Amino acid sequence: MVTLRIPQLPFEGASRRARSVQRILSAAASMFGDQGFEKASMLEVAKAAGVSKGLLHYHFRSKEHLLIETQRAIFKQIHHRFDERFRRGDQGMSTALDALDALWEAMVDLKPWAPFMVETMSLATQQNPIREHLENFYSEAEQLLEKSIRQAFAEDLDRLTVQPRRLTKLIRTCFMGLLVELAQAHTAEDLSHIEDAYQDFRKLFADVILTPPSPTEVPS
Amino acid sequence: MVTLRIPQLPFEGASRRARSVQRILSAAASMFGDQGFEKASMLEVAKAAGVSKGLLHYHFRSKEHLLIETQRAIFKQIHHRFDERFRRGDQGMSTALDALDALWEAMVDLKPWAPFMVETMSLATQQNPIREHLENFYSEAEQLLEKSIRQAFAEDLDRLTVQPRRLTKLIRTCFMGLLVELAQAHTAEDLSHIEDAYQDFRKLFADVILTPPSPTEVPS
DNA sequence: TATATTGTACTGGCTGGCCAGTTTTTTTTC
DNA sequence: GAAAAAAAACTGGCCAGCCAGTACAATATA
Repeated sequence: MVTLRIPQLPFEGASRRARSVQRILSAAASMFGDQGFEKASMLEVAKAAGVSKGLLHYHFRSKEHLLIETQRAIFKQIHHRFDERFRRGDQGMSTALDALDALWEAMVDLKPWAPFMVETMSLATQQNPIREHLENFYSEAEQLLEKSIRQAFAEDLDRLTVQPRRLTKLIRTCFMGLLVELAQAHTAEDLSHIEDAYQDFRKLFADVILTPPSPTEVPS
Repeated sequence: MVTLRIPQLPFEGASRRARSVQRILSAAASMFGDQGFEKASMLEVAKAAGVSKGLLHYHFRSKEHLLIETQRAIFKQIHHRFDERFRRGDQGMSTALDALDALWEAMVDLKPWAPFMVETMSLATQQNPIREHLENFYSEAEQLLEKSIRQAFAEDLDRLTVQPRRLTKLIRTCFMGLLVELAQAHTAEDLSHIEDAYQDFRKLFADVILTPPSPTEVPS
């Protein structure tokens, strides 16, 4: 029995309802990430949350709704941490790399949820009724990213070798890959390799996206 | 009912046994990719393969073994296509970018299997008995990639700004991301965006990995 | 003839959803 | 400000349905 400690503790002052919902969402993210959505049973999630099975159906219409709400909560967290970190950046730092770092740090902070995120990435590729919801979440995140990029590059739009929309897709793809790697990482060594990969990505972006290199011939 | 047409047709000349196994593996990749491993039933896989349920258990000990063998077959295909394409490259082309292109083309060719690959990526992050097998497959693929990189850069090792081992992890991460995007792509437009992303990655590598740029100060 | 394949029937276990009833909290009433 | 009423939160067990795996007799194929 692996019990993930999720970074967000339920507020002590919150209502009983809010506290229960929080505990259920956290447990669901852990269980769905550990065992997979289908394999994890409502009973197990309930036990992990220290709550009766009936309460799950009281707060969430169905298992699928529980999944959707869990995913929604996590995206909310990512957006929140990104906003917070990037706003701080706004006041002191000026390059778009700060936005990238903000996103990366948010992802590392939320690493315990990475397996769950990968599970939903998989579900989003499959034919099931929740795909639409998941795609909306990804779409919203992408829009937030693009907005931030446009903001960060506001005064450097002409120095961009890749236009914002396309740059957004590129970064999205990078982070999809990093998320998968994060989810698979077991040891501290794995983690440092992933951190290396991120730093390499960062350097690539820094060297090429912002500062167009002198045209070098590359055999096609 | 979506029936994916899998690019590899069973050999007409193959033995009856081989033909059946091939059809089952293809159907399994489709069904597992479409519906997910847990949701897809053995009966459905059998129907999709045009075969009786009993035959599945005749050829494969269990559902999990079927998954492992399906994954093995796909990796074999990727390796095969990569080898084939890269050997061709060996004779005419000389840059490491050809290896990258070879891998990318193999992935695009095998796009119908992308959802299945993402499903297994998810399973590899979860606690289940097949994780070890899946990790071995990824590990083998990574070793093949590293070998190819070392071979391609044999005479340019000093021009590398990122050492082979680390470059391998970087590329692995890129392709993980691209694979996820491929699996989620519905329309031709989606596909062209992903192709764009690949081309951007390619350009980043070409500009920075092979040819060290003049040192540019980037605020940390 | 040995191997491959089908079809049917069966089972043992698991799980999502449901619901009747209990406990806790909030609101109302006097 | 207690008692009463209402509402919200929560519990635990039940059940119908699904599914992997087994068994086996019959049939086809090479």
